[in-house]
Amino acid sequence: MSQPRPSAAEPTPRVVVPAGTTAGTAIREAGLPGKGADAVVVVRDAEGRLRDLSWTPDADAEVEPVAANTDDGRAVIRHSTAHVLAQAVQQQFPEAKLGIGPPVRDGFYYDFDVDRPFTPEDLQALEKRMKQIVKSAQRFSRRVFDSAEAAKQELAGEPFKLELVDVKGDSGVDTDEVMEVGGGELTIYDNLDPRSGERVWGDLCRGPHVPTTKHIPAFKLTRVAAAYWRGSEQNPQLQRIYGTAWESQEAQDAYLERLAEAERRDHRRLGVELDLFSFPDEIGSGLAVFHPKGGIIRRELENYSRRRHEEAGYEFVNTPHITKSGLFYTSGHLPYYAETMFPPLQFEGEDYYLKAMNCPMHHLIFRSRGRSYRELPLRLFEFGTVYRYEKSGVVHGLTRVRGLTMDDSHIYCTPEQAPAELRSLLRFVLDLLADYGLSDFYLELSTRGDTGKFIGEEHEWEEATETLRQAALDSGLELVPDPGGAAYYGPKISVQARDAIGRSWQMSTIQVDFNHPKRFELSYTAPDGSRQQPVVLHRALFGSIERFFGVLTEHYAGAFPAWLAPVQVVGIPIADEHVAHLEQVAKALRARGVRVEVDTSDDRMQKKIRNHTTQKVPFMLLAGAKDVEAGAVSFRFRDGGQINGVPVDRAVEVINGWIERRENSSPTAEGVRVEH
RNA sequence: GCCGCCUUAGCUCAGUCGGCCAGAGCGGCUCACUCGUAAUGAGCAGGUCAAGGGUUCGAUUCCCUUAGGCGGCUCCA
Repeated sequence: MSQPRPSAAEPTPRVVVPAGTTAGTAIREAGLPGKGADAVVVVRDAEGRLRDLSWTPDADAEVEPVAANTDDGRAVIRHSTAHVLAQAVQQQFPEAKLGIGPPVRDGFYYDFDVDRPFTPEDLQALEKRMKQIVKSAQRFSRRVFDSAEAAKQELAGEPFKLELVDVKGDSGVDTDEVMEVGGGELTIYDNLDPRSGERVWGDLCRGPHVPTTKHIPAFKLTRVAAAYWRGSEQNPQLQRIYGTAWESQEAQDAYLERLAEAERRDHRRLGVELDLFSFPDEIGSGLAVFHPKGGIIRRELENYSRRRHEEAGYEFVNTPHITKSGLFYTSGHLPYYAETMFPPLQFEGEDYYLKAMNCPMHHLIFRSRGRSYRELPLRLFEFGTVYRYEKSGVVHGLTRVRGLTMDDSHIYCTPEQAPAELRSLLRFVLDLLADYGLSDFYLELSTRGDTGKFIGEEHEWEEATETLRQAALDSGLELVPDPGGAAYYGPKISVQARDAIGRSWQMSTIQVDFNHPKRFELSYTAPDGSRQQPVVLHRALFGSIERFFGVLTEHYAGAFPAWLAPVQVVGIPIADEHVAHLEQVAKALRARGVRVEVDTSDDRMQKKIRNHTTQKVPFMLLAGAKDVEAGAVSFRFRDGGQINGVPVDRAVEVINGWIERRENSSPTAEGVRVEH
């Protein structure tokens, strides 16, 4: 989860730190704040390196003050808070060995090797100790080790830190995550008692830190989890404590409120509340069933996509859910992905696998007869259901499932057609996502890494990568590199969409593939009569429909646009005698294809409004004696707004128009214009 | 897959330090009420306390196994 955009960097005045004085003194003399949310916590030197306020340059140095309420400032606060946590842990559990403790997005963590896992009660006790430490205003004091040997001697009791000292030479360790070592020298930060100057605690660390623990305005421990040492399954698991820290209590409260909002939007919760889908234990983990209301949303999503694909020149195909193993050997998915495919069924002397990817089947359709260049680009599309054996610990709501339906298509084109095809493809994908209400995008370019998983020739990869990069740049969107993130058969662009509360989700992927055409011996006859190999472009727009469904549910917080809403209109009579009038209105709406119900239950009218509001029905139409007499209805919207006495014909027209235009915003009294 | 936590009525959750008929709200059903913009009232039904095994005179409660869920780690074509 991310916060809704880092605040724009304010123009920061530079400050000159005279030789021999501390940065802190210079900052104070420049009149910059030392307290509050915009307090300067560290400075950035001419090389861009963050320095402690106690840093004392040998020569006059121009520095940029870094305030608490900036991304860098928060990271420093969080990193310092991680130290406070570690100190508290070692006070409470003297046998605890230290792992690493970096800041992360919105917070920090620290890993510990302890005899038993932490309990929620431990967290409370630790938080209390941390508050005492913060209050005691210990100074963070930087000390440089004379040599690696000196460091190892002092850290003899900390096996994990020793390991970090040893691997310090490896450039790979000097990352944002491992903040213990780096920057050319080995340093330790001592925590000093402000009165006695006595060393209370210390930790191998490259820094920088806030001047004292008092400069941690707000923090909270959030959860415990296990994590592998240095991120490898081969290594022992340590106990990780996560926490968050902010430049002010208000900022922290706002963050916690964002978490609460995310929880309210959780599609798993809304799925139950709105009766959209469920995961029956009897079927198995990660296998969803869609209930009638979820089914309507899904059908609308799919139908609109079908229509757009048809308009864009796609042809629709269907393929089976199971296949002999040979096909996946030809494609190369086996043995690469054997671990994430369901184990095979054996019969008639063959291994049959549940389909984990649609592409091989589509290739067989292409190959089913001779192809001419005149047919290209040939665009095959399918809502293809695939099954993947996701490990038990990763299955998560609709976003990570074991059975999913991809809106998968494969485009077969000549190498010359590929660049233009990619450009229009990207445009198509972005336009379509926008039609569903997602409009804030950036792109990620996933390229080949140096592991052995990638097949094919270097020059082909380079060519394909360049083609993709060009298409991505042409889109004008921000492009983030993702080295090593490619599929084994080719590079990809993925479209990342930010939702209504600023979280980003990977949506569509577009891949260039020159390996499958080779492996499947795909060919077409060129104008000169020669046989040529096509390029295959793989793309999924939703990724998986299940996942897209989940993302949209959270994006709209369950209040789906009217065109997607399972129930678009509910008629609410003031009393039983007004039912007939509403039935007439419903009939007129139904004739236009609107999904409408009249609530004839025994509930009072107020209760009905409440029920349908919590069910997030976009249009409620009330009718009492006044409306019946006037041949009218009264609108009530999800936000509580209302428009009374609208003539029935006009009401039908307004609702139908709103749905047909596929308005993605929630209808309101202001947004719906009933006058002609 | 690994670590930790969790599983009590359709949903959300009390409760049982091992012992009498396991509770509430919402939801469902029945009846009364016919009401102008977010909860009318009364009554009724609903649980082998996730499943299996063990310890015990006695297990929903303690232990083990399995399944499912949650939070992370690893993974995600």
